[in-house]
Amino acid sequence: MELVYSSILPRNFYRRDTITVAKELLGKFVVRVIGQDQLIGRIVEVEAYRGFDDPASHASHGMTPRTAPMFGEPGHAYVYFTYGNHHCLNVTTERIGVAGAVLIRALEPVEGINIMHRFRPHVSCVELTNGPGKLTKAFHIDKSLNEIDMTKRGPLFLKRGDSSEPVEMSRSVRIGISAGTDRLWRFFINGNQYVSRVLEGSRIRT
DNA sequence: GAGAAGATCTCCT
DNA sequence: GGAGATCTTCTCA
Repeated sequence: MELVYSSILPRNFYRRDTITVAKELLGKFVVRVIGQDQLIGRIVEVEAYRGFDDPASHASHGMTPRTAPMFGEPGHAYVYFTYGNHHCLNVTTERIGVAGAVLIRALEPVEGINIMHRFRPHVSCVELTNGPGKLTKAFHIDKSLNEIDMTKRGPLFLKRGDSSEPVEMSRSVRIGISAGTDRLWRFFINGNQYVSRVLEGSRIRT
């Protein structure tokens, strides 16, 4: 467990350009601690959302009670409820006062898969976390975790991977938005079966 | 206070 | 592939 905590992503990781953070989050690990249990998933798909310059972002109209975390300290969780059914998990980026967040859209289950199945019974392993609403359900993430500091040990945080191997990724337009569709701010790991949807994109190598 | 929209998922055809 | 579920948030009067 100590090794897990020592590799938690620090505040400085998030206090950068949102697009850069989004790309570098691929291959990192989400850790959810529930009592004595630990759920871990590898990030395979993300989307970047910014502020006034991004019409698809909740923060495009400025700060509201809901979007306040996007303008706050980087490295915090921004969890919101949508379509009357689903929660979505974001991590805040940029410096204080500048809106930015990265939506975590899909994970590859690594540890605690049996517990994820408890929260999402009757689905295959691939279906557990291959979508923003699915992964929050499998990881038991809801608004009670909104604004939680993800740079400290707690119920939810992100950590580095064990290897520093380059990740081969692609980019595409973001999914489910009606504005800002000219921006290729969705990033996903090439060929990963846990990516939520396959869209035409361009390949990048880091 | 009312109405509309929404970063989704699942079931049914 | 299409439509319904379901409720929070925001805008406008």
